[in-house]
Amino acid sequence: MKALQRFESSRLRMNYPIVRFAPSPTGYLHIGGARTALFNWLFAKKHQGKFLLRIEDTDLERSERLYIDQIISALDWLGLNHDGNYILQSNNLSNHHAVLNQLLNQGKAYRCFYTKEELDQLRLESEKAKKPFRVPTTYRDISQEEVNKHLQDQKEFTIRLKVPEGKTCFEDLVYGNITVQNREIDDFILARSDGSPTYNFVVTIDDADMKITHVIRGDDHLANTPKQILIYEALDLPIPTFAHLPMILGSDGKRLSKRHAATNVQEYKEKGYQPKSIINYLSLLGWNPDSDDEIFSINEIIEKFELNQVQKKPAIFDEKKLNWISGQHLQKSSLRELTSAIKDLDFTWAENHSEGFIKDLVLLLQERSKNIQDIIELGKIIVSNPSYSKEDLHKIFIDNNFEIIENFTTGLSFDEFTASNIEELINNISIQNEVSLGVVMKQIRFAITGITYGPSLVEILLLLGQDSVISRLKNFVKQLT
RNA sequence: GCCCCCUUCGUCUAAUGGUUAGGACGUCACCCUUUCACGGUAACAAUAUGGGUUCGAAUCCCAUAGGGGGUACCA
Repeated sequence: MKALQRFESSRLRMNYPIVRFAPSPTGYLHIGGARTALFNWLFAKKHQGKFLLRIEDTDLERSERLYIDQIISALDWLGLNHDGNYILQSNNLSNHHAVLNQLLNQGKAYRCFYTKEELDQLRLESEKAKKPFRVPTTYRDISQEEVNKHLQDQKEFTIRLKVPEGKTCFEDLVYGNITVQNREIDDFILARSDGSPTYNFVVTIDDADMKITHVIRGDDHLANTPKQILIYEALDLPIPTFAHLPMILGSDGKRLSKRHAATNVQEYKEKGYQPKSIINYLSLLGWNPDSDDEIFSINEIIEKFELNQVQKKPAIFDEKKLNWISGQHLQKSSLRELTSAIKDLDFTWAENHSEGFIKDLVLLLQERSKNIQDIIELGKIIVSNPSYSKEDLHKIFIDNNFEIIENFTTGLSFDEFTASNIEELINNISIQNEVSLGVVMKQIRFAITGITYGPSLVEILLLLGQDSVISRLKNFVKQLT
């Protein structure tokens, strides 16, 4: 009967899923958190549901306002907007206590008067005897008089759930059917001796409060789920559907942590990745789009997204593939997108140049860039006065002979500074000096920009314009002779 | 220790019991090219191990190994 009710209510709710992302503000938003948020968001979008944000700030020692702002701005940057205002877990504290009392009154939870020290001692003894340790249920069914007596003695107590006999099953959307025997679960603590509620309890109450229909979170919570289900059952609350996502690991196969290259979403913004690239890459970590294509717009991902195609095993974060995806998206980006992204990141270098010039420059650099920062770096080099590394200089001008550059400089003084004129000049110099076209171009490129790579030489020359090109060439020769 | 979960190229992943185990990133070679990148073509590369079941196993079952999580008055 209960199962049927659960089935009916979950069917009803399925029409309008409500999901949440529940970070604790003890640090910035990292890649793993972003992935969890993303999958929740995708699921909500896919089913026209709601995506809520709950800040789990009950650990007052470690929670900081700064991190709340950072997390929200990182989510915002990624485009993972939440519905409504975000919810502070700490605001729900009085409710937590009310529910605690309710459970106590209904006899579904009880006061346990063991101290931590006593339990530690018992645990130690079991370990020595090589017996599995279970918290003794000594106080589970004592009479009200005994309870009152302990209370009068001012004995400290925790509140524990009376875990019933039987087993707890649920169907995880990713992991499938999971069954745990209740005897494997201790009467776990709902409230500490200082009265503060524990994580498993608070999460459950808040999720129920927010009418969450689908709990989508990291698989580090998989083992907590049966406990939470027991709380739902004790309170006769509808049980949400669960979906646990495998972890994201660093390149060494270990859980992502601060030791790893870049774990902060903010860092990827600063490195010049576009949000759509991060989202595309993250969506592919642990999820199979059922397609040979891998480059998707956000809308395409929403359309294709299915939780049942999420992988069970953890995935390693691979920056190389991210770079490739980023490059693919960059090629598809419009000039307008690119310029606005550049302006967000770093535009100081471009401010003294005309809009048209910057447009042409960006267009020129787009093709060979993986992310926005690549454009900026190359742009800076082309825009600023070149500096020459000795090493490269000797490689390119083997015998310190600058004849080609001098010839080119004088040859450039024609009336029409066009591609065909420049090409003809380069050709002539190549023939006259009996040097290959490649060598001529390399020398000119280096003299003009100070680098040995980058866009087509003629394009750079045209972009910079006749005057600027000639003065750079003259400076080059002046500096070195 | 006990409980739950996981295991296909270096990495992300395909393969309703029958495929030369496929694709992508990366790597390498070649082509294109003034350079770098893009693009194109090929190559290298995987079913953790051992037993079953079956005509036939990456796929089902059982062990073993390895990894993750829980077993906390952490979250």
